[in-house]
Amino acid sequence: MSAGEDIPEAYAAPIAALAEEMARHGRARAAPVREVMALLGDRWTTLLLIVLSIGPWRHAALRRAVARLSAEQKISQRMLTLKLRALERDGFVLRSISGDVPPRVAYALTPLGEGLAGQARGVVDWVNAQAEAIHAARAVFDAAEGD
Amino acid sequence: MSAGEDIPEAYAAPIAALAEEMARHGRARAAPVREVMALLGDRWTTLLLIVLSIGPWRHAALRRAVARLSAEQKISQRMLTLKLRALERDGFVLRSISGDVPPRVAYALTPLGEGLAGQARGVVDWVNAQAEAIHAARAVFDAAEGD
DNA sequence: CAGCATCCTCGGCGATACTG
DNA sequence: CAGTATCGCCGAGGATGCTG
Repeated sequence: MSAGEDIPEAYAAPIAALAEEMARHGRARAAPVREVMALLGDRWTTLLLIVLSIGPWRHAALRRAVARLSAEQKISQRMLTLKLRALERDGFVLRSISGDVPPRVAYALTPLGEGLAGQARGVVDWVNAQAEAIHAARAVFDAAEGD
Repeated sequence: MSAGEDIPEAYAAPIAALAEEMARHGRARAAPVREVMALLGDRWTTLLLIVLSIGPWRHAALRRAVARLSAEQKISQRMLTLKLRALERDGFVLRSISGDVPPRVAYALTPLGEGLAGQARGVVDWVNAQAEAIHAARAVFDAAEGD
């Protein structure tokens, strides 16, 4: 039952608090960080959310818009469908179909999804704003190791 | 040179603006979203940043603290070193050594790193706050597909 | 046009053993 | 104790072809 064996005394409390906060939701295994990673920790979802925050999209157009923002690299339609499904499942995206064949599908953010998109934008904008500092640090580091 | 062929007229402008904003830093290939993903889009970095925001850590203790917060699953020391190096390279983490053998290494966030950790906390906290809504939506979705 | 099934590639990550 | 080297696994993700 020993809590955090070699964790410094002073850090035990905040760590325990975090651990409890993370265990509160879900059944033990589902730490929020994990959920965030499962949500945004992949190659496309963040970008997808940002594009979706512009407005509702049809599948094909969405694919092209994403390509424009990812150095012209296209997301495979398999992945697009997969990621959209995941977002739909968690209540971030609403999928509406009109017409049977050919199907006419539209994707739009729900209010919840707009909240998540806002968070994503926040992080991206922050990184964007710090880009110079980051690249400067990187240059220093790379120069130092190669001497 | 046709910009975004089948992208809806009304969306062309915001997409172009985003594209330009993303191309501003780095040399074309480095879209901020990409950088964010390369930074936070892996299994450990976000969690690492949050733990580091508590204070400076020694390597071994940090490993144990991370384990506490990830459902007791340990990060391999190889990955810990790798991720810390990446964060150090970009100026988010400062690594200080005292003593040769055995080495005594301490890791701490730089001011820049604290900014990034704050962003990470923001997203995690938001997801945490919306956990109920997310799980509810997920339950509805799962129930609907299995009928 | 949107989606699913299939097959395959590739790199993130873990396990282990070894150095200073 | 911190770091590196080597090996091997596994799953995210790409390509293609077929259906409604």
